[in-house]
Amino acid sequence: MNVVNESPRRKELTRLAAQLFVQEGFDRTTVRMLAQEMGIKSGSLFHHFRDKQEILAAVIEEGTQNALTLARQALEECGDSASERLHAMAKAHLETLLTDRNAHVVALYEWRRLDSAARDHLSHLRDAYEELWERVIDEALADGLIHGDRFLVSRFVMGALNWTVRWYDPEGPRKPEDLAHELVAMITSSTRTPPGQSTKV
Amino acid sequence: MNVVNESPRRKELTRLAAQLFVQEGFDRTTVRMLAQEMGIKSGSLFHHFRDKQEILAAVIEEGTQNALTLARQALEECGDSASERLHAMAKAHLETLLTDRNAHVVALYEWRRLDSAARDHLSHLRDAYEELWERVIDEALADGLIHGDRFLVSRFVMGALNWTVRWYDPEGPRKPEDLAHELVAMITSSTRTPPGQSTKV
DNA sequence: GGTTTACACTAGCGCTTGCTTGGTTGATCT
DNA sequence: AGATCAACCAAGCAAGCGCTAGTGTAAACC
Repeated sequence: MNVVNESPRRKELTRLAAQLFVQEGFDRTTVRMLAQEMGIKSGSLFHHFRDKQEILAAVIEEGTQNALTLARQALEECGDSASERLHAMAKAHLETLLTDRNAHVVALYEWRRLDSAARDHLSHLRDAYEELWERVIDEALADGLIHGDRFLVSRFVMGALNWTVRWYDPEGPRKPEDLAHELVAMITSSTRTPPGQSTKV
Repeated sequence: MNVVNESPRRKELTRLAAQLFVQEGFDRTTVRMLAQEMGIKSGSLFHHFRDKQEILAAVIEEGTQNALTLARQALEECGDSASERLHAMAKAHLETLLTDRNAHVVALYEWRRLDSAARDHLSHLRDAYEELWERVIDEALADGLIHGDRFLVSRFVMGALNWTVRWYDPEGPRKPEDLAHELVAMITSSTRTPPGQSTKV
C-alpha cells in the first residue's frame, strides 16, 4: 500500500487541503479538487493519504497541536498573576486562531465529519487544551478576579473567543492583543469602575 | 411546475428537514433521506420545494424569523432598566436556541451552503436581529452597566451565547434563565463584589 | 548494476447524487 | 358530470463521486 507517516510533502498538502476545506467545506471538496490544488492527479493523492477522511484528520490535528503548544508556551513565559495568565491564554488563543485560521475553522465546522476513530484521538488533544483553560479560569476564580460558575464561565469565554473566526478581520485595526485585553476586561469585575457605582441585577 | 408558497405541509416538512440537517449535515443529507423521513418518495419532494437549496433556506428562515419575533416580544414585556433589557435578550436568545434548536444549529453551521440569492435575503433578517442586540448593548454601555468597545462587546456576547448549542444539555439542571443570569453577571461590572476589592489589570 | 523506494500517471469501476419526466389518484369546485 | 388541482409515485438520466489497479520513472541504496 502507501505511505501514511509524516513527510514534509504531506505537511504542505495538509496546508493546502485546509484552505480548500474552508472555501468549499469538506463534503463539497472533491479529491479531484484537492489534487488539482496540489498540482497532481487525483489518483496520486492516495499515495500520501489513505483516504479523504485522513486528510481531514491531518488538518485538524495540525491546528489543534499548534494551539496546544502555543498555549503551553504562553503560560510558561507569562507572569504568575491570575490576570496575566488569563490574558496570556486569550492572546495565545486568538493568535493561533489567526495564524492557523484555516485549520481551526475546519476543526470548528467539520468536526462531525471525522470518523469515530479519528474523533477519539483528536478529542484527547482538544481536551488537553481545554484543561489548560479551565485551570487558568480556576486560578482567576480563586483569586477573586472573576466570579461565577467555573463550568459556565469557561464555556462562555471559549465561545466568545471561537466566535471571532466569524467576524475578525486580520487586515483591520484591531490586533489579537487588543481583543484579548478587551475580553479580559469585560469578564473581570469592576475594571475602571468607581467603587460606589454598583448595579443590582 | 410546482408550488413554492407557504403550505402547512411545507412547514412540517421544513421541521423534519431541520432535524436531518442537524443529524447528518446539509451535504450528507440526500433528497432520498429527506423524502423517506417525510414518508414520501424522493420525486415528490420537488412538488414542495424547487430544489434542495430551497429546503435549507426555508429551515434557516423559519428559525431566524422566530428568534426575531421572540426577541422583540421579550423587549416589549420586560422592564426599562438596561440590566433588565440585557437579561431579557439573553434569555430570549437562549430559549429560542433551545426550542428551535435544530433550525439554529443549521443556521450556524450550514449558512455557507446557501446560494447568494438566499443569503442576501436571510442576512437582512439576521441583521435586524443583531441590531436589536447592539441597541441593548448600547443602552447598557450608556448606563455604565458594562464597559468597553461596543462592537467587540456585542460580538463577544453573541459568541458566548451561540456557542451554547455545542455544550448545552436541555436535560441538565441548568435552565436558559440560569445561563442568561450568569452571563449577564459575568459581563456586568462588580456583581456581588465588595466595593473595595478591585483588581488591577 | 541491479534492486528498492517515492511519487506520479492513466483509465476506469461501481455507486450515489440531485433532479426530471410522465402519469395516477382522490378530493374539491362548478 | 366534468374540470381542476394538489399531492404523490415509478423510473431513470446525466453527472459526479471516492477510490483502485496497474504502470512508468527517476533518484537512492547495497
